[in-house]
Amino acid sequence: MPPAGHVPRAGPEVSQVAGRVNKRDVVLRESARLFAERGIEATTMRVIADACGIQAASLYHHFASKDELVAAILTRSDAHITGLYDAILDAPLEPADRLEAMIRATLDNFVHHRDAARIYYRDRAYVAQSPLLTRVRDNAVAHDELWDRSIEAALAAGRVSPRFAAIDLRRLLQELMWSTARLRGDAVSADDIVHVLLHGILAPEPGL
Amino acid sequence: MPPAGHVPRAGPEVSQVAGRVNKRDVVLRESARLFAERGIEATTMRVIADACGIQAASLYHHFASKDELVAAILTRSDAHITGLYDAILDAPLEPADRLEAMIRATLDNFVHHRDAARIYYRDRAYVAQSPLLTRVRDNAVAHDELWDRSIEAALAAGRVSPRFAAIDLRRLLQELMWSTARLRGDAVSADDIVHVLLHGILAPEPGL
DNA sequence: ACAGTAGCCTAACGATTGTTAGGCTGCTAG
DNA sequence: CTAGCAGCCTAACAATCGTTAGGCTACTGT
Repeated sequence: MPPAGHVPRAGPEVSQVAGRVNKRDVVLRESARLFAERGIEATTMRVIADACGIQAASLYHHFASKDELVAAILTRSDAHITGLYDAILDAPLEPADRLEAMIRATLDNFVHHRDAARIYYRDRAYVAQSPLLTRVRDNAVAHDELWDRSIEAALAAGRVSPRFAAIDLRRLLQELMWSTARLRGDAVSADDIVHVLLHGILAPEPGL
Repeated sequence: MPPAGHVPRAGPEVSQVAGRVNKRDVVLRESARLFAERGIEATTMRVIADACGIQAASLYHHFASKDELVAAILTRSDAHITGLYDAILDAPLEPADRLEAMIRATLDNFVHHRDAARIYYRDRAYVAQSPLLTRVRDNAVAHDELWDRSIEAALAAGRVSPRFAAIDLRRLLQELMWSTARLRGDAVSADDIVHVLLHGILAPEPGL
């Protein structure tokens, strides 16, 4: 039996310099999927390594710790959604249109960073206490403030049902939106979700 | 220093036979809260024991294992929601009314078993594989079928927007409903949630 | 009065956790 | 050709996990 030591690569692809299959990206993708599905603490480094076809110790050549791996996943997603929100902040939009644009931005983030969104949504207690996620948390606070202002403006303009208090509606809307990150992307379209949030599931009254 | 051995009870309450403070119920409540907040696997038996003011080993006088503790929490909640669904199944309701009744039953379960609902919603992978939860899983399948039939009936009656496929709408509705179990109970009323799901957040058009 | 037991304790078990140490291989820059 | 390093390996570490063993205490029913 040969001393093994190094498993030969399966395909003819060269190292990641050629840009073919960057193992770091594989680790990011597989771990994000597992974290989202089973939870951060329930997903061990060895399970992640198995999914990537390497040994647990080898993960530490790409990320210094499990926390840093989680942070890398969430920071990516945070940068994306922050960019979208910044664009909305600068755009001259009417209250209800701004609200819809923010909903669509949130849902768009699910398309590009679905697993990250699910992790953020699911393991909130972890996110709240990780020292590597202060930036993400600070941005989240800013996002919440933008949501609050936008909802208050839409309420003041009479475009949103007056039965809601602004802050309660923000939390309700966020929970409702974030929960849709758990759906398979091809099942329900963003348009459908926006429609439900704005108009509900019922058909327009026929007899009116 | 006294040999300690047994910490004297704080209050004058007698054992649980008198029904004052049943420690088993305390364990159920505290563990449910912790499981819901941090996840099942992230919540250790020692943390649960701390929250109950006892030692980790003492938990095993009330529950044979961590799995059984989880099962006890979820089985309670399952019995409640199953009873509600059974009543709806027997009631002669029009499609849209039945759908609303099912939404309200689900939300009512959140009031009585909020943490259990959050655990079921959050740790789906765990629920799917626990050998002690076959009964709960079987009931969930039956509930899904009731949902599917009710949605199909409401669709056929033209009471639900035809843009949705029945099964996709069921999954969407479930995610939306379940996500509201994460909200503090006093923030948004069940009526508000029902209103959003049925009619959305927008105010009725003023100029029509 | 006394046996039985519910309910808690301390101490420890083996398994698994995240992580580190140290070495081998094969690519790449000079 | 060769030095260096990226990338992976095996082996092992201390800490923590769920769980068990065994004993003490205080209440119960007879």
